Amino acid sequence: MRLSNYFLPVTKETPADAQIVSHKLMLRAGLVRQTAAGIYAWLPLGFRVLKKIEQIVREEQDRAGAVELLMPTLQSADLWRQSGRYDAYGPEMLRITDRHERDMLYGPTNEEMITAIFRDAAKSYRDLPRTLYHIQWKFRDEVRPRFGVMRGREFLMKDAYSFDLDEAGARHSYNRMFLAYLRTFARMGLRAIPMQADTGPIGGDLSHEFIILAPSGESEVFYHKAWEEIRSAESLQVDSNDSEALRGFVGTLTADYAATDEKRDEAREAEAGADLRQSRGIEVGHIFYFGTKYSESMGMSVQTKDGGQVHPQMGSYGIGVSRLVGAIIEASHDEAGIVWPESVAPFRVGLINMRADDEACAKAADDIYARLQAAGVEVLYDDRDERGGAKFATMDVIGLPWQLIVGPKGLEKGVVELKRRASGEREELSVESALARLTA
RNA sequence: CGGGGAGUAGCGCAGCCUGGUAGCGCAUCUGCUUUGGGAGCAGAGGGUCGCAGGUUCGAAUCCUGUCUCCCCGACCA
Repeated sequence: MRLSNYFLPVTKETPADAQIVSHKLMLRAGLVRQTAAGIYAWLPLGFRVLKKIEQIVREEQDRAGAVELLMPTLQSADLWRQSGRYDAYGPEMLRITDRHERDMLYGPTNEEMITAIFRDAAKSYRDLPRTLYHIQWKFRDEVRPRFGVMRGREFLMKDAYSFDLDEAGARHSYNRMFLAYLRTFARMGLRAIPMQADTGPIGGDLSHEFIILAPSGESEVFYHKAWEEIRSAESLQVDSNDSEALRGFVGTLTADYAATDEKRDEAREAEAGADLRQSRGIEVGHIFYFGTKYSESMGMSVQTKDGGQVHPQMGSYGIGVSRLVGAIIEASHDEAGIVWPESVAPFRVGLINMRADDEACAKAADDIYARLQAAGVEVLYDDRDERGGAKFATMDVIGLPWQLIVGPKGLEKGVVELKRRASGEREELSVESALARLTA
């Protein structure tokens, strides 16, 4: 993409509204624009990041055997009256009336709708187990939205719902998602720590919040230092069809202590001793098992092998996709701007033409641009006729992993400069070796 | 929802107390000079001062109402 054709409103000054670093950087780097309290428009660069994150989430859901569909944002109130939540949900639910005076709502979550859809189609034990998910915008009318996209009212969420015949099956579905979540966050370069969470009326140990460590996080967290190691997605592999093996794997993973400040365990903290760490964290995912709460209230049952009827055991699993954009920036930035992990960067390479008015230099840069594109490298090409300094600052704030700088001085020597954004490390290389490096 | 603050050019702000028809920095545009880490000079464009009433010869400024946004707290993916 040529910057001269793109829409990338970067600013030098920070808008006064933004308080936390990710929000400031998202505005400065031209990722989003606020349109109302807690509601954001995603500008081209931010939208690319959002889609990258969404895609990683999707791949890991698919890998875990979940099946994607898409449910609408608007729902009928009747659906929620069936579960009894229409009255119970409270003012966080945005209620709308259509032209026929029918009560509608903008979905804050989709348990009711997925249960109704699955209920009407699944009639036999042969239809189970299934896990269905979608990635769709939600609206929760937060009293006080803040922190940019990390705590917006409208947000993009992946929500999955599992249906099993019995509790053992539900536990297995839960564990599959547990593993998928760890892999998902690992692929984004995040240290995500699963922490025991409230399970509501059902009880048991089947609810976890996934918290990523970031100094500006909303909640205080405590954990064993073993969690500081970033596990690669590759290391998080187990045959997830083998429920015993998976259960053992998850058990090992959760052996190390980790808790939010509401759920601290003094005995376990004493046990951790000097290995206990304290930090702040951001919740990016939440999974839980809730049994037959919706299958009973909404009258869903399937026929068993022996001719009886059973209410499926359900679980639900959320990931805050739009929140992750902010959370990743909280975890990965420096004074100059964002430092994107490669897997979610909007472009891999920022190509800078130092002298757009210099014919030889422009030709060399155009040529490199064409070759990178041909090699399938996502490249943002700053071909504008501007002073170099501003170009560097722009590239730094938007945080692409690589910057490739083409200028007359280098070309005289037959080199271009390759800079790694994360480390600031710069190297002078021939055009050929720079291209080889970036297309490797 | 309780408490506090703010709406003036795309962004950041001054002007308001003490009414006289709007200004600064950045950004934008033009020209020249520049060009390897947010350039210099000269010039230019852009605002019915959130909105609605009121007071007044005259309102960004005073009064009333209203909308919106932000911060702290309680609440949440």
